[in-house]
Amino acid sequence: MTRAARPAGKVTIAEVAQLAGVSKGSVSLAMNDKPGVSAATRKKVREAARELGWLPNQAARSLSSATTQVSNVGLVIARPARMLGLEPFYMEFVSGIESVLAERSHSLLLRLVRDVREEIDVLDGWSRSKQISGSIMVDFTLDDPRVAAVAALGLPVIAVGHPSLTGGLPSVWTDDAAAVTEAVRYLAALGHRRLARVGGPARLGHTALRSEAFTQAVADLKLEPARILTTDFSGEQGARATRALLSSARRPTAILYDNDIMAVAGLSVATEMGVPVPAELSLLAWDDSQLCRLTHPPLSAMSHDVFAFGAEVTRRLMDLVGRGETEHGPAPTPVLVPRGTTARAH
Amino acid sequence: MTRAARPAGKVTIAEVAQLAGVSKGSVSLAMNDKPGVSAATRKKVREAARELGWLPNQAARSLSSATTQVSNVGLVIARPARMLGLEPFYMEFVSGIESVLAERSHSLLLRLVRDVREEIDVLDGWSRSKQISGSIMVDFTLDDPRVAAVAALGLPVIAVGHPSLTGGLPSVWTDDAAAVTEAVRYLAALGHRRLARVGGPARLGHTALRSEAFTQAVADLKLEPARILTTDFSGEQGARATRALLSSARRPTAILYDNDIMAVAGLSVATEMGVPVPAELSLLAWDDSQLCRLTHPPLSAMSHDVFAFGAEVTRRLMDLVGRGETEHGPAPTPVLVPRGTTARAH
DNA sequence: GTGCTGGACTGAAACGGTCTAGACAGGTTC
DNA sequence: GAACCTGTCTAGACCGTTTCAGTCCAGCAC
Repeated sequence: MTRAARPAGKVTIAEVAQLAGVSKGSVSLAMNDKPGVSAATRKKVREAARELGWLPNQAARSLSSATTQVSNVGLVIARPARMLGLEPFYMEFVSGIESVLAERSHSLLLRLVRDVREEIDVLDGWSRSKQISGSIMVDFTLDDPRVAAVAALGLPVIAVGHPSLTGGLPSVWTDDAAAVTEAVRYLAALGHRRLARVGGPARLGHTALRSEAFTQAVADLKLEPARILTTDFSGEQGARATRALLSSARRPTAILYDNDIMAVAGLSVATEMGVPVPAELSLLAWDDSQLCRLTHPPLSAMSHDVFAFGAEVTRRLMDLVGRGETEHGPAPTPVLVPRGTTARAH
Repeated sequence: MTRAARPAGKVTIAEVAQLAGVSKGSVSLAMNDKPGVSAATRKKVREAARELGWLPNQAARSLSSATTQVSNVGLVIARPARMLGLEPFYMEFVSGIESVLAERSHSLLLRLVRDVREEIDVLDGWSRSKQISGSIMVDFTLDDPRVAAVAALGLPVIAVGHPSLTGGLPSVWTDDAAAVTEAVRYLAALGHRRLARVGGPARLGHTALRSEAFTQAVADLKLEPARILTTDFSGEQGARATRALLSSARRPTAILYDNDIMAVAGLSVATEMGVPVPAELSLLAWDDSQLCRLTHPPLSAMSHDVFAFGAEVTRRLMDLVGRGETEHGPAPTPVLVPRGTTARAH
């Protein structure tokens, strides 16, 4: 271990300067690869620094030069902690983020909060205390107050959400409307006339967008008016919604879910209620995490490489932080992957 | 929004002092709730600060007083990013961590690395740059180099792992040996004589501990010698291991898995190979995430509240950081939850 | 020799807080 | 009235960097 040699106490630039026989200024120049020192001096300084195990004090550094060089990226999620572990989307999203951060020696500063107000405070704090160089924002609502707040902070941010929601922030999004439309068309092509959708919380912008596209597609294809239930994305509420749909008078023959976990729960409910899938009921999940391949029958899904999505979002954030700009555009649209839970309507 | 009023530029303590008509020192005293200022002055200062939207510069603060008040906790995981999203354990563990951190306004600094060397460097950097007040360490190996490294850093750390692995660091662990023994006894009581186990990577300490306990229990009960296969915890390798076991000459009648994802994959393999579960094969998962309740039949598992475990680990870390000490002891032992994949041997 | 140039290096001024020693006012105690 | 508190407040040192205005000096042109 090289680190065994390092003295315990804290070394300052002055000591390095003394050992190298130069001034503090020269040490700073030498260590930061700036011009103004000869190669010989640079070498001498380097050696002194290594010998003393000196690493610059981050606080002092960022105090004197406003240009703090932090290598953290923020992510604030306003959902209950319990949900994070259950919702495969976030895990894969975070994994994708980490995959890009890791190769650039960056870390993710992750925080769960109760509401948007708290989220703004957290971002404010992180930004002021220079703990992050940028942040990823998710779960946009209509007229999201974070847009203005973050603009005022001057913090580089990539918004995950449709531009109609993210108010001019550089954004990455998936074309949910197109995906929903594809799903509805597919189900209609299979002969389904009575669809339903189990969606996320109504306050979320992308839920609204999907709902709108769903209703529109159903109307365009002249299917029966479709029910849309909203949930908190949890398996429990997905199960409850499914139970409600299946026990209603005119039960749907196909259900589109807004995430995997609810689709899986829905499949269980159907089985437990004796509704054969896919013979009498088609189910279509969203996101297509590994879960979808684990059930019996395996879930058909709107497939979406969430890991790659997280990676792409992060790549753009790094772009924004590094070059000051990045492209602004959609990620690949989720694509329908038929598996065992969708079939012709009987 | 209250924050709309805040001027864009950065406000310093001097401006607050001027507006309040006092000295910098008084502002510092007043804002930090320290004695030495009258109530009237304190109020005046508070108002001036609010009016200017002043928040102390963290860098300056931690430069002058060595006692930086950071509210981040570190977690470094030396596994590939892909795995993080797939392995329910980590997600639930992280959720549990966040649940405790959130209520104390702390954040999690998360980093994925390739190996232990890199992990040590990351902890070193975080510690020096005062980015975290403590860290959680996982995945201990025999003679883990992190133990010495972290001791040298003087960083408060909670180790997740059996004390035989964590070399004196304050630790939290589950009694895996007891749990494995319970699992083996249960399967033996069901009449199974030929067991197998699909475990994690051999280098991990807790895999070794479980393997040892497994072999011991099998021997104690005079069952047939049992095969143990090691994997990387992924579903693919779990499937492959199961396939190998089921296609071997004398195939086991019961398999114990080291996590959920492999058990789920194993169940799929059994179904696809036409081996009825649980009629001819009993499967027992580990961790018992939500996954286990989603399969058909639902997986029997060594159940372990990973969320609560993560929360407990974090609570102890906060203890350690705050009070300088914490208890050192085991978390609840995983408990066997029989569901649909275990039955009497035929 | 003088005057210039430019590269290497230095010294000291920021940066924005905290903290300490001491000033000052007003009250108590002898 | 002097001595001594005690509570409030201030001036200024200090934390460890970066940065910038200079100094110094070798080299070169004239």
